[in-house]
Amino acid sequence: MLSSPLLIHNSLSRKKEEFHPLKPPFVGLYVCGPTVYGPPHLGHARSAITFDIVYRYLKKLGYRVRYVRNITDVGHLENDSDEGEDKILKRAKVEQLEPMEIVQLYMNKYHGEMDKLNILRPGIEPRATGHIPEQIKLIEKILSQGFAYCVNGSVYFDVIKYSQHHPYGILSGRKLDELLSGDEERELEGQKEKRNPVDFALWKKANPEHIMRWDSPWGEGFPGWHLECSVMSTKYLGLPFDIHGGGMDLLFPHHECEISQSQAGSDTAPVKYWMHNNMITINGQKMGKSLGNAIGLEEFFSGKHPLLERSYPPMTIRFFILQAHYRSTLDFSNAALIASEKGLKKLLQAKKLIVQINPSQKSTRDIKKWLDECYLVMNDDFNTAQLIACLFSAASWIYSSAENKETFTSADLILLKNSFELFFTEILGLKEETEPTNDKYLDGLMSLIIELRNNARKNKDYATSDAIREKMKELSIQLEDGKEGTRWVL
RNA sequence: GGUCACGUGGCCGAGUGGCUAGGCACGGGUCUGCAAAACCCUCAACGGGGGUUCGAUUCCCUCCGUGACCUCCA
Repeated sequence: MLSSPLLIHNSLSRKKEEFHPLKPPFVGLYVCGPTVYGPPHLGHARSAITFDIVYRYLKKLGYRVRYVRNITDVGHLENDSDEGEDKILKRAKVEQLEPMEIVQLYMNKYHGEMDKLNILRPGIEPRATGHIPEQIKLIEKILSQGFAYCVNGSVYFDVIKYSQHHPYGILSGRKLDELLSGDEERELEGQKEKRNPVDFALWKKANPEHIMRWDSPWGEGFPGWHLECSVMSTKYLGLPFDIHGGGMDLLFPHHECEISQSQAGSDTAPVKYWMHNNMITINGQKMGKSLGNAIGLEEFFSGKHPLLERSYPPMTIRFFILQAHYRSTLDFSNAALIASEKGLKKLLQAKKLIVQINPSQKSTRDIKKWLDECYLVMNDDFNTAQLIACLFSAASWIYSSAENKETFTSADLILLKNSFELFFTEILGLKEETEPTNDKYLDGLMSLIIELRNNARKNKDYATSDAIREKMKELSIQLEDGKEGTRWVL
């Protein structure tokens, strides 16, 4: 099936590279999941959808994919003040809950919203708190290699020492001397303990008020943020593994640190292909909590947010995100979402119409060529935007064939139907918002209503027929009078 | 300040050294009792200024603008 090679943009080389798994047909895919301390927002959706596509497409290409996406359930310190507040603890205080209740609450929410967006769940979803012993083990390994040091019950990674043996900054393109000469004015928590500001924590000593804490050889504390991904990715995927994904904001320092930790601990570059999805902007502006424009997914679905003119169903959000390439920034606006919704509706309708086309002696379009094109654009670094354009041109043929402007042989119709199903439903993961009703009562009632209304139309009693159509519309059932009779759409 | 991206028609968004996606909106038409849907047609772009080239939206330089990251923050 694979007529052209799959190209993946590797952040490491900043180029598109041919994809060759380390151990075909197996592929290891690790994606940085959410820190569960708040409701999931549009940014979470973009990352999850991006790699959902990667997962689905690789599987369709015949690879056996082990997909791991972590849940970060350790709080990690935030803000630059001396106290350094822990996100999850902070939230726990606000909501008067146990930290683990916070974690569970938002993890459940995350799963719920991702399900609505038709995002396949990963094969393994490891949590940081479930891998403390493994993290301690890696710290010990790094310490024994001499790339880390202990201070007052905390352990820091020695970036300077590391850079003397391995190149530091290969992923983010950062140069150590530039980092060193940067911003000296910052007074960060724990900075005094570090030998150098560029060093990062592998293990942090827990203050007395810190609730999430574990025993370690260095005293009670909690693991540094970057460590969990190093540990959990390689535990389940081996070292090295094929693809590591995440948002672009994680490129530095998070992923850079992951590389350093693996190199320091095992002298191995952990990942063959690094993939990063771009960010979302809202009305041209960065989306961020501090700006008050981080719209939660729940708010999209309900429409309850000052920036939203109305509600948007999950499939509209999904389609909207897929209409842009994952490495481009995507600008959200009400107008853009409404446009997406209409476009999606058109494709859904086209998909349903395929079976109604009568076969002809010959085809006016080359379906095989079209199918190749679908693969070609997806093979070009998962270009879902172009794939959708391909689907739209097929949709246009489908609509035209209803007016006999295009014709297809029965073989081509089957190919078209199966291909549309494959790319639209299985690879892009798009579907009808409400499942098609297999409700015989509803079907029966609707045909009765349509019959009655058409009788009224025959008698030119348009007052009645229009009233029925109005009432149906209020129930969000749309009646459309076509040449072949009246059809109804939910 | 440093590093790296980006700037495409009314809006969103692909892509390319010459043949310039797609969606939505707008306008005109066909169909229809009317609507809706659909179809056809039209409209329209590559931030400014230089350069390379037979030719640049696509390559280089510069300016302007926007964004991301810069150590615990998806």
